[in-house]
Amino acid sequence: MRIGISDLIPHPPPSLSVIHRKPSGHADKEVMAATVLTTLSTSPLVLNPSPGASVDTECKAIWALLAGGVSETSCRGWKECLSASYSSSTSGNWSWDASDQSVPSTPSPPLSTDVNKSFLIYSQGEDNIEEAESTHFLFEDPIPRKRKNSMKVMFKCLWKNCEKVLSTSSGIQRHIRTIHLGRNGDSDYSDGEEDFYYSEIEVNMDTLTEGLSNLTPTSPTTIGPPPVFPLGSDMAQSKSATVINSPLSQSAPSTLCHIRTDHAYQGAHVGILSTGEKRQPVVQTISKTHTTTISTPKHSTGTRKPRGEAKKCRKVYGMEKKDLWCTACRWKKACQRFTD
DNA sequence: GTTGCCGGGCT
DNA sequence: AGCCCGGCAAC
Repeated sequence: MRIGISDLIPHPPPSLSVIHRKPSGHADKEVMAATVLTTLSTSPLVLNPSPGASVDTECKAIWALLAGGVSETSCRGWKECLSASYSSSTSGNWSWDASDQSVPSTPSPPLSTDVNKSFLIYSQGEDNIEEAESTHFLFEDPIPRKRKNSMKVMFKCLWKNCEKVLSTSSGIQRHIRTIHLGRNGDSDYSDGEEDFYYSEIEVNMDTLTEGLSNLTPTSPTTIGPPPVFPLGSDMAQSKSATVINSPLSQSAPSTLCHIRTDHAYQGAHVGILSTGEKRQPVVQTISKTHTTTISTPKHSTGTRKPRGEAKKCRKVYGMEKKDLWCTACRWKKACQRFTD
């Protein structure tokens, strides 16, 4: 059962270039806004991962600072400033899928305080931009605010066809636990199995945005049909009711595509067939490894004994004198006469 | 292509 | 168990 993207998005969203267009007369205010945001991004308020430093709170603070003088469009402009280098792709199909289903769809209260997710999470926002930006992109979407000019340790999901990169181990563990291992999304309990499915990587935050376009040669049109994935919806429903339930948060199509692919590959849910393979023409070293381990060759060459040095009945007597062969040779078994 | 023989089917 | 053969790997 496929659901086309058009089913979810009756009206095509405006292109990014359109969004980026700013009303005249707001330029100076936007500069001020950018300055404020820059200040915020390095301020202790933001760095402090306290629950109060939630995205919404900070967004409100920004709005307050702007004294209502900057329009929503301007805020969009600011967001694009942070992501300008990868805004060329409206679909946001990057091979190292940084989408974090848990965050935009269900910004669970405790984990959403991890402001370090900002950058990658925002790429998720871009991922869903088609359906998100037109109406409710601004107010309820987690917004990146910080960008550190340093190497940052990220956590990359190693699951096949899932190249999700999160900034926290807990996040990636939760991702693996809920998405790939099919465990309860509400529970933070971990038996450690997730550790096998992610690895730490260092990411240069300065060049990350540039690398995004290079890392993923995927077509912008390859956003798979928005899948209806029970796990994802369950997760969304199971989250805290205090979280603003934005329309954006209810959908994470690209991520779900990955999920389907993953499960199909893993064979854990064979019935769920993938629809998102075309998302990844990219390297799949991990998947190859997995496939190799799964396949069981008919003949294990390791057990087959090497051919003996001695000539056998067939070679000695030839096909003409087959009656002189030992029975084993006649039966195409291991020669009993000229053993090694 | 040839040779050795494993795996498996048939009786 | 005896017989036979497909098919694979080494040569």
